[in-house]
Amino acid sequence: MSDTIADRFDRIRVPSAYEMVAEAIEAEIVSGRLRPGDEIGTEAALVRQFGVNRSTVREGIRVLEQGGLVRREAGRKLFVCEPRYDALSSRMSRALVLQDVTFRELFDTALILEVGAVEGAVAHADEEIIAALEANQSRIEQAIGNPVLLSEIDTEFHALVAHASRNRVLELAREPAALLFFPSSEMICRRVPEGGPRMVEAHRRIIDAIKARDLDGARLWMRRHLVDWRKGFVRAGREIDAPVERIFARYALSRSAL
Amino acid sequence: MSDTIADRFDRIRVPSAYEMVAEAIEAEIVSGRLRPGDEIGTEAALVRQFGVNRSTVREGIRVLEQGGLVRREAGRKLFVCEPRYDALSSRMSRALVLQDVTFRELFDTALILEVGAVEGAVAHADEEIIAALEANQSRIEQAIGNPVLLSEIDTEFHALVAHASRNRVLELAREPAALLFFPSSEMICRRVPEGGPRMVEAHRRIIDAIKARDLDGARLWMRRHLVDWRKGFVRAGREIDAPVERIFARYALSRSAL
DNA sequence: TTTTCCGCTTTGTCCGACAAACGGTCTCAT
DNA sequence: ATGAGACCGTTTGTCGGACAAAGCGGAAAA
Repeated sequence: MSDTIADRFDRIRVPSAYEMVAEAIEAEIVSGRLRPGDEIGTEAALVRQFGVNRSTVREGIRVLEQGGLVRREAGRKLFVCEPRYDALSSRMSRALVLQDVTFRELFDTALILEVGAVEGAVAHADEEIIAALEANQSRIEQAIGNPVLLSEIDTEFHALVAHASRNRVLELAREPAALLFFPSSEMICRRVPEGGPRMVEAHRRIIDAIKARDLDGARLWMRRHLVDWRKGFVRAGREIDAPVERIFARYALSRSAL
Repeated sequence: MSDTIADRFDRIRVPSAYEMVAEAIEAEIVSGRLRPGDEIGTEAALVRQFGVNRSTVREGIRVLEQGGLVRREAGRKLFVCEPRYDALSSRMSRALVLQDVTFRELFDTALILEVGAVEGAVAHADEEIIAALEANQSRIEQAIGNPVLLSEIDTEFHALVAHASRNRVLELAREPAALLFFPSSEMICRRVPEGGPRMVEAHRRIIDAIKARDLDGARLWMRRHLVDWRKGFVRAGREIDAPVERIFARYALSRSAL
């Protein structure tokens, strides 16, 4: 009857037992009383503690596993995860693909994030990560002509730059986009082979700029590197406003989901 | 014995039945054969189709639910989700908190993302979203002095700006950080009351810049707005290099996780 | 000491069952 | 005819018990 006026109250949700199991364990983890690496008891122990059936416990565990809070070590005991978000990122990527986001959205965002990452790298890169970048560079120089390897090493390069920024929030934020963005560079390398040397040069310049703490140079070359990607994408005959193919998504997912 | 040389092969993972159930349904969704809003059969029907036990089906469903692919409509039938990622974002935020990321990391990333968002908004904002921004503005002007309301409307403002960019990848990328970042502005509003008017002015300038397609102005005022946040944070007596408190995380989580 | 074997534990799966909640239908009074 | 309410089949959430296979640890054998 009162369809015309806005409802004052939300639907009451009675939490089910398996949700409460999951939340109870989650609370222990978030509060820090359970630390990464700690082991959670066996299913039987949880059955005893919570006083519910094992099926119920198991459903709760599935929820936590999927949320990346706990992990099963080789099919055996349950451990609290050291926080990683690979699995979460790939699920994010999947959500993006299901929304039919376009390559343009992907590109625009990657531009923002990768430039931001390289700025952070200029400010915070230490010897160790620079060594890793150099190692990456020497590998990529030998991979010219091999699209699969090239795009793989390029992906690693960008991950390293992000890591060099010493900003884990930024590292996380770029991951879902990166997961969709860089796989398609394999296709580009395959169809636009002359892009390889340009990529290698851009990486070289970016690394040098990071070493020299040259903010403008780093920004410039990262931007140029990504614009090259877009040019290659178009020259490969792809439409920038087309939605990201689900093919790529499956690729990205299968690569990351352990 | 051969502990000294690197293992050539990865561990073989035999997928369990519930995982295969989840993957089979996921494949249907990702491939588009199941579309958002479509309903998946009852548990009994899935039991028939997959030839496994109901417990197994149920565990598979939990995985999908947690991954945001399917949803239970008011405790009843199973539907394919229209892609949303609220739940995923909050899980991302949780991962960040568990890693003890600092407010500085949060701030640096938010600066990059929010400036990027407002650049996109200048380029793509349409009448409708500008109207929404104006509505938000008129509400915030009346909320000065009310920290809870103020930070709530501020959060909405930034979400609107991101939405105005018409870039769903960017919208997604900023969400985990935003979920942690903006709740703490309530604390700031409470302890540094003079920040309220500055916030209202910054929003005003940003909206005007978006309407005037004034890229530099938009960038400038967004940057200023966030730097104000940091100043307020410090003046509230907080340490910018301290890890984000888990208190905030719980807050962010409970707000978003339906 | 190293390898092999054996039994215990734990997980993954199955079966069957029941109460509560829900959806749809049917009846009855207005 | 129409709306309210009772009735009944369906579906979910939970339970108890069961078993095979895989992993683990310790005992026995080389």
